[in-house]
Amino acid sequence: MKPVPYPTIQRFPLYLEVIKQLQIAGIKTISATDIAQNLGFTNIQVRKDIGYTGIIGKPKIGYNIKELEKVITSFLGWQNTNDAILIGVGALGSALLGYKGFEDYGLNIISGFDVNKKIVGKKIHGKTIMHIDDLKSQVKRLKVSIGILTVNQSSAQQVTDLMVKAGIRGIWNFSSENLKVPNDIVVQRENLSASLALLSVKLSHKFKTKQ
Amino acid sequence: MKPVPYPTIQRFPLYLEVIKQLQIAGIKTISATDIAQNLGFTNIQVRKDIGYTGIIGKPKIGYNIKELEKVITSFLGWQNTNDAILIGVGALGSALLGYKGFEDYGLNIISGFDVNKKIVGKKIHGKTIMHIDDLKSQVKRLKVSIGILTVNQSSAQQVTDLMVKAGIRGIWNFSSENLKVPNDIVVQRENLSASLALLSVKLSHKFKTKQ
DNA sequence: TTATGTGAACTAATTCACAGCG
DNA sequence: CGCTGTGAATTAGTTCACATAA
Repeated sequence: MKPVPYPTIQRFPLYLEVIKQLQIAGIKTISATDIAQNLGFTNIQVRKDIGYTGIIGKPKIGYNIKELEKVITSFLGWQNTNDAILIGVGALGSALLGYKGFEDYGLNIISGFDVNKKIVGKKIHGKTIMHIDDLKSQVKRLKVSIGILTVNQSSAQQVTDLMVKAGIRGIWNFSSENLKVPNDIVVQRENLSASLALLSVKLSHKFKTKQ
Repeated sequence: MKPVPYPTIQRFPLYLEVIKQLQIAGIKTISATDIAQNLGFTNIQVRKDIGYTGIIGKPKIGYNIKELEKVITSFLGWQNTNDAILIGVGALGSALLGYKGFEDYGLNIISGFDVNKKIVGKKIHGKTIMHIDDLKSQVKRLKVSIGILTVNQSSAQQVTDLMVKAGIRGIWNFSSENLKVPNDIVVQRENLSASLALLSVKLSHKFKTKQ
């Protein structure tokens, strides 16, 4: 099987959103053109992306929408809910704890961790906040493999080491620290400044439109 | 002048962060290798990226750190603070209002807008929340050109139309709606699900490491 | 005709290779 | 040497072109 390009993987969640919207509208089949128009992409790109999932569409008709949703969801590993914990319950962390959208991505944040005694033991957006000293025991107990890191840069590496020791295998890093982890741990950096940079540069007319 | 690749633009903020850290440590010159090691990139990539700014480095020594900061900052248009407003003061919107990191990106969120009467008139993280009916007059008065959109998908297009009418030129879109705007308006979509998708797929072993 | 599916052509981005300088 | 600067080679991703099917 050919390797799936990273940009394709990143577009899949957008396709899922369109699929969900159209499903709500009662639509049963969907073409690459439908998705493309909805998102402002070309139909060729969408078609090629969908091709990587191996789904077979019907010429003139398109894809069975239910089936397409299934193959993309399962490609992303979102068919079952993945439990996650979040470390660093500041402004951003609290927001993510309350963010409903993650359900669509198969992500379920079970609880938050922090060192701040004012919030430990409380609930934020319905999620219990525990002390970071309990991280290891809770990760073991809850069998969580994903950690969302929303501490500030200065404690990011230290907290990461704790997460790794606790058995976390994937880290979604919202801090700006370049985390050092063992080879078998996956880190995904979320870089808000990257898209702000694009917006700024586009606004300054240095570029044509697109992307 | 050659066009600067988008990925390069997206890496620039990361370089700036390393530069700032090393400046605090009192360092006066910095090489592409220094930055690369700090971020886990190759020195060739960093060197090529820096090359796009036109800065002249000294072989064996590297770049003057102050000067490098300046050329990257100015390339991104971050040398002066850009004022922005934020629309949709829910969980995510509130978090962004309180997010200190934006200062480094030359972004200053002046105020928030919402329709919720419970918060209109109040201050959140020191920023006044106004009613969306006042959007147009405030945008004119404050001469803001950037709008941060953190409403939910169902109202995203409607609010966008209001922003465009009010004179906003660049929209940072945190909703999952594909916004329709006139040609001269720049929209940058922030897609959290994209990096979660990468994390998920990497975790499911479908891929080797990297990126 | 309208859609899929796919090899081929093209474009973008990364990485290599090496000249030149302190 | 260690580092910059840059054209060339390579790899990755997108877009084209067209065969095929309902």
